[in-house]
Amino acid sequence: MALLSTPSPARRPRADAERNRQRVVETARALFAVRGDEVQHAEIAREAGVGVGTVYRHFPTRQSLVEAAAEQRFAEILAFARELADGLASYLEHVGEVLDADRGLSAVIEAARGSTESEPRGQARAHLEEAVAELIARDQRAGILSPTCTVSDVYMITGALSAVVRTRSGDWRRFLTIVLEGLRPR
Amino acid sequence: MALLSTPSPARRPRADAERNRQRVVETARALFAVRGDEVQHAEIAREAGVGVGTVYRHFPTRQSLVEAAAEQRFAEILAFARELADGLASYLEHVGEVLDADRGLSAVIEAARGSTESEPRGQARAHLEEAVAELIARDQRAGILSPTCTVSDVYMITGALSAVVRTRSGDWRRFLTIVLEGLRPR
DNA sequence: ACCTGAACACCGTTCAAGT
DNA sequence: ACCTGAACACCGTTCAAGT
Repeated sequence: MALLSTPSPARRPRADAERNRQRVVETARALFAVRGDEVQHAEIAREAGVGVGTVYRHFPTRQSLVEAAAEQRFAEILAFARELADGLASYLEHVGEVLDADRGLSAVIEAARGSTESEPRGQARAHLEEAVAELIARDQRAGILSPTCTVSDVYMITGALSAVVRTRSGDWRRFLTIVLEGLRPR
Repeated sequence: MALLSTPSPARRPRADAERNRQRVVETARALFAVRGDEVQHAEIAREAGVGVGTVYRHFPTRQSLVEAAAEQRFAEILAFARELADGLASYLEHVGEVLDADRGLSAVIEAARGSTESEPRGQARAHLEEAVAELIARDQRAGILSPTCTVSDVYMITGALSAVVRTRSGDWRRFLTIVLEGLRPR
């Protein structure tokens, strides 16, 4: 049976295909950062030096292209969570800064979210969960974070923070102040 | 000079025009509630029993149509804030319930926001500011709300709440719990 | 095996003709 | 003065032909 269909057993892609894929993601990320959701596929293709068809070959849906661009941001946040964050407060502040620095991408992510239901599920995102759980546990042991605080809470707050950064960019630190106050032990 | 251009000194519209306008807004609101941002102008026109051109005559941009639909929701929230809310907590809980009950409209509002910058500025929205200020002052006098809490804070929180309801519908009460805890006096 | 880009489809918007 | 809806424009997506 298996001999017949050969359902693509994860062969390595051709070198030029991989190169094209990279160029498309990087180009998209750069354009999203500057002009947000108004950048169109034709422009990404032109700027990346490939045909539109190539963009669609690698990313059959806009959602998948957006996720690939977002994955890089998750990876950066993950690195911070593991190496530099000295607690939940500093972690969330860093997330706020990253979101604030690239609001174009946030807008694109939000726009792409509407159509499909699924949350983005990349490599970095999966590992982030562990890192955040570690930060929470550490603060709780130190007695500076409520024992009721969960990873789910932090994800929820991150989503809310993203909305605040997008709509009231100047106020996101105030928002974090309130939320962190609400998460203190009592 | 003024004799020449007659810049439409707010004459009353023709009866059928006003009726059409009403029908379009109501139809749009009903369709948005069910299918969110995917409903298209042609469908709204058909369902309302008018031509597409009529939709565009009354609402030159999608944003303006969305605002008209949203205004009704603001009016409802305003009425609650004035008559039924017995404090900020009960007000925000009601907002959460309203947002949760009509997530379709929230999605449409969010989608329309991307293109233009301006916040919606209808009648109800303007009056809401006073009503919220009153709720805040009352709670502060009662000593159950931090003196640092402002109307701006509440608007910010409402925006965040809207995002939480949209993306993690089951968790919005937990979100409010945290935020309200963070707004207690100390 | 992958790439290209012209062709197609879809949908938002306009505007000439009608009442 | 307002309405209608066919025509137009724009842009996302596909796919036949090419390397």
